[in-house]
Amino acid sequence: MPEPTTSQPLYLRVAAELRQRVLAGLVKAGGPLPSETELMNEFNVSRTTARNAYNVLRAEGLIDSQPGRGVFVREHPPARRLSSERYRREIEQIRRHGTSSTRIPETSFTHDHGIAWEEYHLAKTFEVVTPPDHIAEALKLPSHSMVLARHFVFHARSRPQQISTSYLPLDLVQNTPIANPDNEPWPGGNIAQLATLGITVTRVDESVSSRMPTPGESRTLRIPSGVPVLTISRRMLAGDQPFEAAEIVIPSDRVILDYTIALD
Amino acid sequence: MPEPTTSQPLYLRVAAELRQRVLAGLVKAGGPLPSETELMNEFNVSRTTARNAYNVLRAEGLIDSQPGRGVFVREHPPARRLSSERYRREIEQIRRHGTSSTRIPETSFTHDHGIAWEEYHLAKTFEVVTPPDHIAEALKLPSHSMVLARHFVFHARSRPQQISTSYLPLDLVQNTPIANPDNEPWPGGNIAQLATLGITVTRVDESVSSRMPTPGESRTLRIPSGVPVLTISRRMLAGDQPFEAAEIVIPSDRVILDYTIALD
DNA sequence: CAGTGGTCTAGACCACGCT
DNA sequence: GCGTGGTCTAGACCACTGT
Repeated sequence: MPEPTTSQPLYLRVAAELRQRVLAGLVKAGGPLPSETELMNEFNVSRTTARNAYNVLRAEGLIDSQPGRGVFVREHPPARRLSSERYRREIEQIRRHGTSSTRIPETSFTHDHGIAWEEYHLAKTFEVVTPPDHIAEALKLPSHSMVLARHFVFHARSRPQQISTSYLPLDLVQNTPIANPDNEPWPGGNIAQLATLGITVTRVDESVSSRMPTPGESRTLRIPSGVPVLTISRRMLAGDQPFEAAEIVIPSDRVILDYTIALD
Repeated sequence: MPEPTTSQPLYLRVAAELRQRVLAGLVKAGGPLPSETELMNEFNVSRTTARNAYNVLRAEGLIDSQPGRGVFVREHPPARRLSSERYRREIEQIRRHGTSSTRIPETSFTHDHGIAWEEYHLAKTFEVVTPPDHIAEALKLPSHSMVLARHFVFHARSRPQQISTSYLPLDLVQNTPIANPDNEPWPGGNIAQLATLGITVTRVDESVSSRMPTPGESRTLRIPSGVPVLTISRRMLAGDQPFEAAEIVIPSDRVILDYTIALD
């Protein structure tokens, strides 16, 4: 009841004050914010109100709190850039080296992330399933067709980086090396895999959006609170015929997607 | 103390149960969830714990709560698609109609959103400023150069749809019709504007990421809690020379960005 | 008017990190 | 062992929505 100021709720005014301190640079990135007890004293509020203020800033992705340690300004390590040009590079490598089993030391993933081939590994499970409707549609599959669903979790720099689920028509890949998980990671990536089947990818379509992660995604990607995920629905086509569809989920604090649109 | 189950916090177990009901379709989109009082009775928890459970689901973007009414499953109206092909269409229109003052009834914005020309309007403020560092760099400007900063808020279907700030080198546009806010909205969009200066845009670069909205963005775009924004940094170039840079912010529940990558 | 979510208080126990 | 954030309780007043 002391000062109504703008009649905004108390916890929002506290949050606004702390936000301003962070944005003004009064507290460095990684630096400590007042403990909840200090907040109670400084603003003469209850602990609940102090916590509500911090909850707001947590949801904005501005702060991190560590049990037993304190509350800190979140650091923003430079994001890696994922360029649409990566697909062009894959095509060129295949042209140069062919589709033989020679190890090509680059995939779109390793190149874009500046990660050496040896550095990353992936968790994977393959299964044969009837595809979700939107996948069947994306692949222009006749009804009741089956697909090979390949689930990947990419790790690099000792952190999980992305989840992707790739769908291939079962007719296409059954009894081929592609259907064998032991051949992963496959040098040269998806485009190289399709090349071994005689399919030359001429177009990649990507649809990008964003949302908050599911609890499962938060767990496997170790996403801090207040950080959304980018979702990419990708199709690889030869002419107008799609041969692969994928759903990709990437924490948005780890990546920037670069697209170049040439207007001839 | 009754059942430790998995020793997960109480409010998370309540949240998990409610999440499952929603995902299993037991509660329709837009349908009501138990009131906080009902939650207290059903799970034998305090009101704080009930509210904490709902806070989790709110942060996930799963639910909306309306004061005096109740808690509801969030609806997901179909998102509009923003295609990278829109820039190609602008180029074609300019080729067909020239850069005369004839009203071209299409801009990248109206086309992609399926919104008629008359339906939308924009709030705008123009100002001459020294650009932020990353903008000066994006435009390859010599130091101490000034830019024209144009701030837009696009509205359509009686909802705000996007914020964009466009930067143009002041040398380029000073004393031209482009620097006059009264000429907005400009038929044909940015590419048409640059065409009047004799600049043919040959390439558009877009860098996409995502984050939680700032309080200001939440207010002007009326973004519900648990919904991130997509951020697009755009450059328009002729050859390798950039002529426009823009920062675009779009609520992620209103759009899907489509990119086509042609591999010659 | 009764019921709803939003805000705020005071107090308690816990696991954790640090010294 | 002390301070930290995380969890949980009980209780209160408010503005708002519905009837």
